[in-house]
Amino acid sequence: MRILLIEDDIVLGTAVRDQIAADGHSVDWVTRLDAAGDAMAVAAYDLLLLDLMLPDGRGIGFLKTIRNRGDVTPVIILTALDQISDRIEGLNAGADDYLVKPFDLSELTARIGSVARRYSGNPNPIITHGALDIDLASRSIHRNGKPVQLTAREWALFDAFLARPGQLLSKTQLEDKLYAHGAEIESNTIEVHVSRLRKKLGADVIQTERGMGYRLGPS
Amino acid sequence: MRILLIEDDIVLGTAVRDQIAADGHSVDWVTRLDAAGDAMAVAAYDLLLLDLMLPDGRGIGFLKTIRNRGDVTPVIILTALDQISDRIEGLNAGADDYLVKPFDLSELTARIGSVARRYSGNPNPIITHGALDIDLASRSIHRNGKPVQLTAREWALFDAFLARPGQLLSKTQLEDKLYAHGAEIESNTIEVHVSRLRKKLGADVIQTERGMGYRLGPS
DNA sequence: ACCAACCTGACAGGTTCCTGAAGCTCGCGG
DNA sequence: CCGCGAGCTTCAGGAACCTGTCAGGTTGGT
Repeated sequence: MRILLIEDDIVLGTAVRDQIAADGHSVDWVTRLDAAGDAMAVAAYDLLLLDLMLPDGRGIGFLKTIRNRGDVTPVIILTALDQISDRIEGLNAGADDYLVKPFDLSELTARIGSVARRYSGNPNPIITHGALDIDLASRSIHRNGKPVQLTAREWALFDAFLARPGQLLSKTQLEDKLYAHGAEIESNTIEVHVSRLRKKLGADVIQTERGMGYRLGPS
Repeated sequence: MRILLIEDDIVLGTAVRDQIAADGHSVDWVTRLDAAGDAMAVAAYDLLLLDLMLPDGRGIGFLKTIRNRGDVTPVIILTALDQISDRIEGLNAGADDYLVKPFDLSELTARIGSVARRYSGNPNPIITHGALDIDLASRSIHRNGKPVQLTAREWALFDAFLARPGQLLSKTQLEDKLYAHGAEIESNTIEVHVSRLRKKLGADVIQTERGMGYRLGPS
């Protein structure tokens, strides 16, 4: 499951991110609302964990915005005890659940699991894309029935495409997704990884849009 | 046999867990229904022990839910004497047996054995995986016909793989499974145990996905 | 034809993993 | 009370593999 964590507290954020990862989900962590917007433009998430007190704006407004846009991604609000009114407002604004800080990490796991179950019909969905059978949960891919091994980076990249099938993704967007902000890249790394993906998955899996970026090819 | 215990009373839960473990089964113990759902999503169980009075909902509803889902895992209900009506409702909802609190632990052992026997066509189901014959009930493994001895940790680890064949499991996930939360590990213990498992069971039994984790290899 | 953008084989440095061996804990028997 | 052994964890050196970089070739647009 793909989860976007929006939380500016480094300590809490780290703990939450590690817990989610330990549960076997993939996490992107941002500390600002504008970064959250960017992330959501690049990848589709199955769940948002939204802190209501952030440096660059009120989380409630952000939530209302994405709901107005027609986005129905499940949202769990993280809120402090003295923000009960916010919490109610949050549920009204379209949140699915809330957690009061400080919360137990197992509590978090439980809520995530519950939301996940509510929104995913079958437990192990297999995506078929052309000659590829992709099982996101177990992280395995078969090409014409034969298993294909992807490395961690290759998965991260392919995952970005799968999250937005058919959508054009610029190299900058992909870099942001692969390299947790700060570690800057100064070469054609994305091109190289795309090349490696094509070699493993087939040349037509990822299409080049000259000067603009890449997109997942049609199945 | 893998058993999931759903019980919020710490004293009773501890006693039951220890008894089951003493009987040679592996137990996971949760105190809430949503945690139970999560556990069942992560691992397959051979038996559920379900307390009907839990903090986050009625056990009956939970039971009905998993039955509606088509799950036929045997369920034994744990109920207090003054909840006879619940008990009847429970059997109607798809429970296989019940125990009235307070119950004798030997009684528990007997019921577990009975349910287990009733539901496993053959008394000792043997899983065949490549050159391995695995008898979960008696915790014995034969490799090419020759018996192989596993230590406690090795069993726990191998069990984690057997519960989710083919699924990628991160080292963190495996640590969480082997070391009841809290006892943190700070070294390459998992790697070492994987190494020992491979030596005993064959090099191809567990596959490494560099940077991501391990998975049970194909048979 | 020219130029920019892109592709891809090769390679080196770094990370991750493997594994033998040493240290540790705990229970048991003497 | 001490020694012993089995199993578990830690450590360390080396092997295996990943991945960012580069360079030379290819493609596509104008």
